[in-house]
Amino acid sequence: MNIKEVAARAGLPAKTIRYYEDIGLIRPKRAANGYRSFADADAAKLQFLAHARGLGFTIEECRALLALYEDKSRASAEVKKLAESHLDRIAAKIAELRAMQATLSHLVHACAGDNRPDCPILQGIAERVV
Amino acid sequence: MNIKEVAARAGLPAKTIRYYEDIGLIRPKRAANGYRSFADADAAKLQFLAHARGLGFTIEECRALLALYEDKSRASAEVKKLAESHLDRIAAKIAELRAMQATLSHLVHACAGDNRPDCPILQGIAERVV
DNA sequence: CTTGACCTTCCCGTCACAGGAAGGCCCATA
DNA sequence: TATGGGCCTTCCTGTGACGGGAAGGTCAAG
Repeated sequence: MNIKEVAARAGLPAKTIRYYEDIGLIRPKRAANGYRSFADADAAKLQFLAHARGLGFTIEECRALLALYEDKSRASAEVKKLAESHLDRIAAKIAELRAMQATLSHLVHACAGDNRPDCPILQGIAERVV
Repeated sequence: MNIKEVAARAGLPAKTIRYYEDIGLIRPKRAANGYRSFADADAAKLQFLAHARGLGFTIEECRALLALYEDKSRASAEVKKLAESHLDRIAAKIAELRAMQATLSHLVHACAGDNRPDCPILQGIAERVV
């Protein structure tokens, strides 16, 4: 199948698929006219990649996961390690965002939001990060 | 003061401060030898920027906030609008991360993590995003 | 035969800097 | 006075994961 069809199947933009080929994540065959010709196995890989990216794994982690997925003799321990360290990253990012959220919503609540020129938000940013 | 001192005061790398000058966020004077010469007002702006960035505002939002901060006749309503839309973004990002977290921790929980080759994590990624 | 949809490669832009090279400046010490 | 080390400058490249768009080839329908 051509790139548009596999893109629709995997739920990825064609640009992204070309990029994945560029960086060696997939290696679709070429038709005589130079068009990429995707096999079902390529479509499956792309779906795998789309899902892994959707879970927030980096491209390099996706590369590793894909290799483990392709490798029938891999140990699941390695996969779990990858997933757990990613979970740690997610938790850290959430904590960071929640801290921002707490500070900022505190400032927003203190702000009348009218036409007066004194603004607790700007003051808060200028003076400290609460 | 020179760049190193203002960097220490604002808690920003010197590289970042040069970048902020490049994109027009600050305009420090120059000494005769070509060195940047930061006034206290510059240091205050840089602190403001450091705090705003720390709260997750983009550079362009910081530019707008800084302009509002400098403008004595601004209305706080505009500031509040900016802050609230940023809060929305934060909340959306948190929700996205929590969804990833839920799916991934579910998969990790289902994975024995031993040496057996069948891995629910890889299966989960391959088949669907739960 | 033309039209329009599809495909290709190539290059630049994104965001917010970080790293590093090459070279100039300043101050203290020998 | 020489020199060493730390500070400063500009300029260029790289990051991650693509997106936009130009220039041009290909294919199927009418």
